[in-house]
Amino acid sequence: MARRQGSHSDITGPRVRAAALRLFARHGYAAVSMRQIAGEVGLGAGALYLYTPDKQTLLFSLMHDHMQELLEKLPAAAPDQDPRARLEAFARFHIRFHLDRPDLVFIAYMELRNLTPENFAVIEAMRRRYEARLEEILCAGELAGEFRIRDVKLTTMALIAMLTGVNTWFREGGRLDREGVEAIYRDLVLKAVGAE
Amino acid sequence: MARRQGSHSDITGPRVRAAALRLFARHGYAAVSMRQIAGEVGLGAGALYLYTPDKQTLLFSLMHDHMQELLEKLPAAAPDQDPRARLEAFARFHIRFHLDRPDLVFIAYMELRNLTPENFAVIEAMRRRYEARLEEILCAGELAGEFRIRDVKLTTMALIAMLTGVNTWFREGGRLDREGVEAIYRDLVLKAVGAE
DNA sequence: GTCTATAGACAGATAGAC
DNA sequence: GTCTATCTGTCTATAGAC
Repeated sequence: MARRQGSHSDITGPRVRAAALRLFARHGYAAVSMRQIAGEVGLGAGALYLYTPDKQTLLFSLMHDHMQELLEKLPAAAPDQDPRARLEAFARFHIRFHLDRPDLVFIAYMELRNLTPENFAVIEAMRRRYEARLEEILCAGELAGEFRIRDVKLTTMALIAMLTGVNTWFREGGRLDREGVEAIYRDLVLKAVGAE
Repeated sequence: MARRQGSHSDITGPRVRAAALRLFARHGYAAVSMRQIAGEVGLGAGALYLYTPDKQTLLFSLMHDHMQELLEKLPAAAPDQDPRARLEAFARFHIRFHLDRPDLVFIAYMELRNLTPENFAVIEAMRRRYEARLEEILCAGELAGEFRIRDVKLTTMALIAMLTGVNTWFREGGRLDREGVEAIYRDLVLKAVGAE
């Protein structure tokens, strides 16, 4: 497709989103102004509105696309597979996905309260679908006698909190590399469900 | 001490702090205006500055007092005691303390980035002192051969993330009461460190 | 101790030139 | 597609009356 020089909308759009993501993660949605975002991309403030109808939609769009990707890339449910293998795969996926997208993970959790009620309901429903997938794995393992779990719902929340916490302390180039982190978390998760 | 009628500074001060806490937790520091806080207490906006020099100090003061109380009430280190009992006590304390102060816990984590660098350093140091107490318990248990832990530092962070997560889902009057929650978390923690 | 008024900066969003 | 100018409203913090 020929495109005249100076038409950069298909590159500027992503740059606006990337700048918004970075700034929202760093300073928080409410503390970041449209002018700051525009400045980061090298635009005037008015030009931003070519790429988003308003600031709220910009935030929602980032969070929504993130949750959608999370649900799409999550290994498909395989009820016939070994629960222990499924749990290991879930933990490994969760860690990798989160370590690869620290800013998105951060705003998806921290900026929930800055969504309009309608937008919040959408994101919240997607988050519950994700949690349900882990809950189902724990249920299957419990039924198969492979796990010993006192409370499946609480354990689901506890494991997700534990795994997501990796983003609060992991720093690239630190004492542990990703494979090391994955292995230790896998170990913790398996022990917590009584699979070791 | 006699006090003339109409002088309410010693009751208004705490009410200002309570209102700020509630609003910061609900909407976020950056999204809450001094006018909102004043309105909640039934004051004009100007009167707030009798109780805090500025908005930032109000936030810092809430977080600082919270962290101080956390460190004060934490069961004293008892290196001669059984590591398993110490770990159980830590987990029970953490859960109770956090369930009793959901708003304070929430802002102490969510509003870190809205602190000035100097204030941030103070709070961060207090947080690390708290984490070090758990780390020391895990170390002692590992040395005594009571725990089997692959990485003490990572496990410290993982356990704290798991325990703190209770605030994201626990609701008074729900399916589980506090004692039930405490028991299940204790179980998860002990299994994760290989003490069961 | 609290109010009202206000200073001075900055917010989100829009209009129209180019 | 982007800029500049601007509308309209809000913000923190202060000053001075009572």
